[in-house]
Formats: sequence, structure tokens, C-alpha cells
Amino acid sequence: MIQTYINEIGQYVGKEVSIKGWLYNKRSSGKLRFLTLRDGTGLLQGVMFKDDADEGTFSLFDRLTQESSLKVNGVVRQDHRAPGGYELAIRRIELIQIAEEYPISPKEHGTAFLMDHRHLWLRSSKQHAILLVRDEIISACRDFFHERGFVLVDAPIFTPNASEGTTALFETEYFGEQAYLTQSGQLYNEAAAMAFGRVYCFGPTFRAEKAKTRRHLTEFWMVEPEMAFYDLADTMDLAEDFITYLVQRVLKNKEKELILLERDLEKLGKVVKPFPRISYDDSVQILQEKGIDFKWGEDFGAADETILSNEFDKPIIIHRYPLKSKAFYMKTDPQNHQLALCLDVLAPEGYGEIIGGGQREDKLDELEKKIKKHKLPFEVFKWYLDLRRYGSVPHAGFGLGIERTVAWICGRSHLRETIPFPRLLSRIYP
RNA sequence: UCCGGCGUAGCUCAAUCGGUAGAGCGGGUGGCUGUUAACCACUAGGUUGUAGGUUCAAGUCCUACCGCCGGAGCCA
Repeated sequence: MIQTYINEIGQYVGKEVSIKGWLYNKRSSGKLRFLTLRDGTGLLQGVMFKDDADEGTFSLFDRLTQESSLKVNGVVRQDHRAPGGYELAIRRIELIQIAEEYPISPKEHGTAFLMDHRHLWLRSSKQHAILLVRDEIISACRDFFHERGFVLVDAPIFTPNASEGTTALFETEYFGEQAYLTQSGQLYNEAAAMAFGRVYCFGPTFRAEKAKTRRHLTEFWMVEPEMAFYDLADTMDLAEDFITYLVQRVLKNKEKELILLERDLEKLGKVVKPFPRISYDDSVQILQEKGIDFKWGEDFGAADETILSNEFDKPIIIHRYPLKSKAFYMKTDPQNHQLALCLDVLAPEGYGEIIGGGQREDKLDELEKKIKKHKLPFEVFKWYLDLRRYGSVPHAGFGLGIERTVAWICGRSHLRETIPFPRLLSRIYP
């Protein structure tokens, strides 16, 4: 008996195989029985005539409930009437467990109900497809950097310092001392870049923002490259190559899943470098020409980002934002002291910011001034300032939000479907 | 945190001017030899989010609270 998985079934036409899985659905018509089996790799239709299967198996079928676990033996054959083109002529079913009445029926459900049953919702075909795309994107991130000689140097999750400001931090206690869950691996990444040249970190990050939108999670994953001797232009090149690579990898390896999600593949196909590069100044002008009441110095709102990205059919890079609205470590533009050498990448179709980053302040005295200006405590940044004392070099980096990237590539409107167990303002269960 | 909306069967929803709870799906039972979220017949299933209030009468009106959904600020 050949033990196999549904996605490999095509190799065994005419042979008897055994598959372990769960009952996705069943139908019957007189002395004829159909079941759809799910094994994690795909769905397969099984057919059984009363005369072909043994008696125990035939009566067992009628007791099977949705999501019951079982082992099915049968002969593989090609049949155009079966979804996927192959079906199993069932000879024998071995029961593992009869499932209790399964809460998620094949009909419609509301968001709150599905989120309460996220641990079961993962079994549904769309959720399955999204998480397969996520898996592909994560492997592609690692491959991209590894192939280019970047070293993975992960940053800690417990930290004593706030990298972006103190409002959105999750506080915790660390053996009697105050600690925070990391918002970004960047500061540690800079230390790693001074050790290894080009590095990246990849892990969960935490932000206690009371943001109740489709574009925010309190726990999300970020991949952050950091490069010694890179300037802003080098970093824009890297961001372009990176996003192009991710999208093309998913198109190549997860086309089936994108089709199931009804994603417009043509739009994704257009995501190839170069991307439009627009300065903040020019972006403001574009908005004002469209009649938007936007004042220089403000940050773009979700609506503004959509207006800007709708001008193009690829991601766009917006660079050199006003310095005052940016984090303390951003390097000032030597051409214009009001601007920071930073970049954001906005995904097309209104998906908004997927990358934020820029060149870091590499001069010790400038960095000290910036810490003072932002009223941040010096003690916790002592080690960080050391990086500017011992062989400081120009360097830059960025962070890409995994869930926003998955949402954009999958064409999902809400981030909660792009991570297995989302953590939201009003949800920490299941 | 602010603004708006919604809480009715396991799920998705309906219930006219305030007049006493209804359908589809799912479950159960029976039927059907090619079904695709199968179909057909029958059937069980309700303290209408919680606590007050108005009224002869409240799912429906009022107040408070709780929960969820959508949006905003901020960000990846």
C-alpha cells in the first residue's frame, strides 16, 4: 500500500493508495457516495459504490461528520468530473475520530464568529491559501538576503529602550526592572551591521497603539535589512529589488493560491523595478494639484497615500520627509536641513506603506543632539552611541511589514487574515 | 481615544405603525447510481447581549453598561 499526500496523487494513477486526513464535505446519491478529503496539501474527491466497498466502510460513511479524521484507501483514477482532475475509488475507510458537530459550515459566517474560531478557520481553503502565500513570502525574504550575502543576526524581543517613541510600547517587568517588547530590531541591527557589514533580522514586533483599523496589528512580523556603507540611493535600489523578488516568487510558486483568492495576476505582474521615486515635496505638490488641502510638514493619511499610489501601477518610493516628524536616528539631508534621508514604499491599489526606513545618523555629536531634542534618556542609548565612537560609517536600512505585504499580494482588505493568530486591539483569543 | 453602526435559533439574517418569533444553512430521520456549498420530504431547535424604565402590551421606544463591526488619528 502506498502512503501518499493529495498533492502527489497524480503520480499514482491506477494504483491503490492510502491517504490520512479529514472529511471536508460529503454527498450521496442513492447507492453512490462522494466525499471530499482534506489532508493539508489539498482536497481530493473520493467515490464509493455500494457494491465496491466493504459493508463496514459503506455504513461508516453515513456516520461521518464534517472534519472527522480518517484514513482512506482506494485506487487513483483520472476523471474530469472530479475537482482537481483526480479522484479516489474508495475501497476502505478507517475511522480515527468522529468529529463533534463542526461550527464552521460551508455557508457564510460573520467576521466575529470566524475570529473566535480562528483555530478552526485555518482549515478553510481561503485561509489556507493566504497562509501558504505568507510561507512563500517568508522563505523568499530569507532567500533574497541569504543569496546576496546578508547575515541573519536576530535582535532581542525584550529591550530596555524605546526606538520610536514611548507611546506605543508594551511594558513588562524584567526581574524587577522595567522592560519593553521590541517595536523594531533596528538599533541592534545597526550594531550587527558594524560587525558583519550587511545583515538582516526577522521577527515579531509589538506596538501598543490603540489603532483599530484594517491596517494594524499589535503583534506583527518585520524583516529589517541594515547595511554598512549604504546611502539612501543604495537603499532605494535594494528595496526595489527586494519587492520585485518577493512578488515574482509568489507569482511563480503560488499562482494556484492567488487564483483561488481571486487576485488580479496582471496587476502583480507589473511589479518590476524600477519604481517611481518621488520626493515628499513633489508628493505634497501632487496632492495640492488634486485639490487636497494638505500642508507641508504633515504626515500623509491613509486617503492621501491612496491618492498618491493610484497615480501609478507599481509600488512607489517616497523619500526625504520633514525631519521633525521622524524618529531621532534619521540622518538630516545635507542639501536641506528640514528633511530626513528616509524612504517609505507604498504598495499600489491603496494598500499603503509596506516599507519604512532610511539612512541613519552616523555622527556622534549630531546623534547626541537628536536624542536631546527628542527628550530621550541617554543611559539606555549608551551602547548605541558607542557605534558612532568606534569606526562609525554611513549606513542605512529599512523594515518591511510581512502582514501588509501578504495582504497586498493576496488582495485581502484586512491584516487579520494574513497571520495565523492575529493580535488586535480587542482580541487576544484564541 | 473619538465618530458611526449592529447585538434575535449552532451560523447568516427576517419580523410593516409597539400587538406576543420566522426562513435558509447546519443537526436528526427517510429517499435518490456522478455528486461538486448536491437535491427532495419530514423533524427538533428561542430567557431576542445585560440591567433598569415607559406602556394594557416591548425584539421594536428610552437610559446605562458590555461586546462586536466599520472609519479616523498613528504606523509596518
